[in-house]
Amino acid sequence: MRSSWREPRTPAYRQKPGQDRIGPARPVKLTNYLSESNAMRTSQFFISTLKEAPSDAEVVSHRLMLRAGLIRRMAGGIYTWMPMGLRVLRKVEGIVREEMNRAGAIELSMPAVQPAELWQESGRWEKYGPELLRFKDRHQRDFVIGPTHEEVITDVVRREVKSYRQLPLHFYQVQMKFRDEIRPRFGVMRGREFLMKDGYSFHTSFADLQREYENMYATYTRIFERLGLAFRAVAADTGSIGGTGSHEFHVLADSGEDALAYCPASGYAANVELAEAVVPATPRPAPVAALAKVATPGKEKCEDVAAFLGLPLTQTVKAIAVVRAEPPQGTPAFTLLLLRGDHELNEIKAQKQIGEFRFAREDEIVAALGSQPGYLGPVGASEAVSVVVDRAAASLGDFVCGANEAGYHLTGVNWGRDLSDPGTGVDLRNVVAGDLSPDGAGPLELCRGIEVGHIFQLRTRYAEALKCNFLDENGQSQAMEMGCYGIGVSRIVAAAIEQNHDERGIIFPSSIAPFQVVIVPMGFAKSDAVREAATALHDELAAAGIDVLLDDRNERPGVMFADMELIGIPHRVVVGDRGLGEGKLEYKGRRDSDAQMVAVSEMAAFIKARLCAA
RNA sequence: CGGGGUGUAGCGCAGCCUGGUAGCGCAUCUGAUUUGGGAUCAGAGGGUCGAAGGUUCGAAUCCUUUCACCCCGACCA
Repeated sequence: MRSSWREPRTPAYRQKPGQDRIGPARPVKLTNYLSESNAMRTSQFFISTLKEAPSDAEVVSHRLMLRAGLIRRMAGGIYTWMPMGLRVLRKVEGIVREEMNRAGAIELSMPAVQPAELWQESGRWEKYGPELLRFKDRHQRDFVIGPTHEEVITDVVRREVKSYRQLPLHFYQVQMKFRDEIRPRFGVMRGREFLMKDGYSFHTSFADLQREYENMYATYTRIFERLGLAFRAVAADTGSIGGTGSHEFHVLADSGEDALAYCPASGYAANVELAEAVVPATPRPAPVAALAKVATPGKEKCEDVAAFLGLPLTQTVKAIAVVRAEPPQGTPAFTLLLLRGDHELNEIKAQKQIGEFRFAREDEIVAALGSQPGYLGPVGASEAVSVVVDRAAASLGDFVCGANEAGYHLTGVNWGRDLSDPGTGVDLRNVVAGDLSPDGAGPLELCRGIEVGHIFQLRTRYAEALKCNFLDENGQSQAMEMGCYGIGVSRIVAAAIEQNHDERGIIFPSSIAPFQVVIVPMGFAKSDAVREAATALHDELAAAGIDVLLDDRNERPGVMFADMELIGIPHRVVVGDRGLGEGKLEYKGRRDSDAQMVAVSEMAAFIKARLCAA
């Protein structure tokens, strides 16, 4: 396959490298991606609501999505998007697409099925675990179903782009991805098949990559604002994808799987996985108490020991026994990680300090320390044990730790006197609320979030592995600088519901609601006046480009109200003979406690004003 | 992967311990009455009890295997 039979074309509107593409770079046609008619009658649509959710649905968004008939499960982590749900998904997708286009990115569509050779070339065939779904075709050739597209896009660009004159470029697609998650759960929130917007940018310099990274940070901010969601951007770990700078965008929700730390004073924000726990401001106190061994029968947890001795939990030190995969030359693999009793180990930070490790088995602990778990400590540990100390633990004086003897702890332990001085220690723990922000501006607070966007500066990692080079002004070959930018489109739908619901059902933000307005007629079949008024309003709103649903099922009122509230349509108009007698219709916003009467002739304008205000 | 749990009608569940050929609510279908917050009455249809094997005169029920789904998994401090 050679595509070099023709010169790669450089569109006239492409800008020179380094030029700022933020803002209205070029005219973009903002297509309505909900190309079906924006207006609909329930009799011509498909509504399938449930009174009771399947018992295996745990989280609110999953239950509501099933009950409202937005999705139906096919297999673990694999769902059908029903017509109502698909409208929501398409709206999210449409906003993402519009903003990506506006930001200067160019849409394409890459294959979901990718040849193994590309993954072998980048080295991820081996590195990516069982999450990567692999299979053979009829010729016994290896393929994968793409969980992401760094390899493919890099392959495309290396074939098409040869000169600095063609850069920068930013390609994106919106596509179903597949990741064989260990434990799919929460419906489409952590599904195996999911819709993702993934974009990849290519640059002649790191500076230009940083410029585009800022552009995407601003674009993502705009996207989540338009989606109408409360969100926060945080500094993030780059994880397996590699690279340097990285930010995650989280929709804030108590049910979120990620813990976030932020400083209200400075705006610092980071995933707890990454947030640095700084060296305590107060220096380590001088030893006062003498080292003593005390009996603590049956007290195996720090909480129990502290309560038993009448000391604060913060005066205790816990020892976590691990075994390193690759200890440095001359260092024992068996390692004690020391943390203050009230702190939690952060495994990612620990891995950065000591490399790959696993938790020690009980027999290994007994062999190394001669003690049962529950009474482990660093004092008097043999030569066969390494000790790594967290900063907070390293700043303690007169602390309590296990005595390496079942039923005993040591009190009045002091660094330097009773065991070797660890200095300031290293960062091993999760930050907690009240910790000093790493920028020193004030105390940190914690919240939970659902990761819906992630931007990375990949640098040249993939370009080098796949030889994606360009010729610079001097005719020199260089690897391209790359950025990568993802948005979990299907997950956003679940996250939006997680953040916006009540006991009656979903409350969709207007921007992504399947329909913005629903007209509920009372006695559609019986009353000519109702039918005519409802139809007229429907037609008027439809002509104005508003997504309007007319519920002409002639169900009982309670059924229609309940269905539309469950589905989460943000604006409702009730048309009934009762109101029509006074020349009025009834309006109620999904979050309103009471309805209000509006003159028939003013209702369309009233709705338009509401939609503009939202 | 380890631990725990659940598979009975479209959905929610009972029956299983103590074997005797399957039941309830919702939903569905028919008819009537109803119609401003998930109607009422009368009737009807629908399940090889996740699958395979075994024990037994007889298995949803007891045994074995298997599959699917759900929950939890540093807490050795």
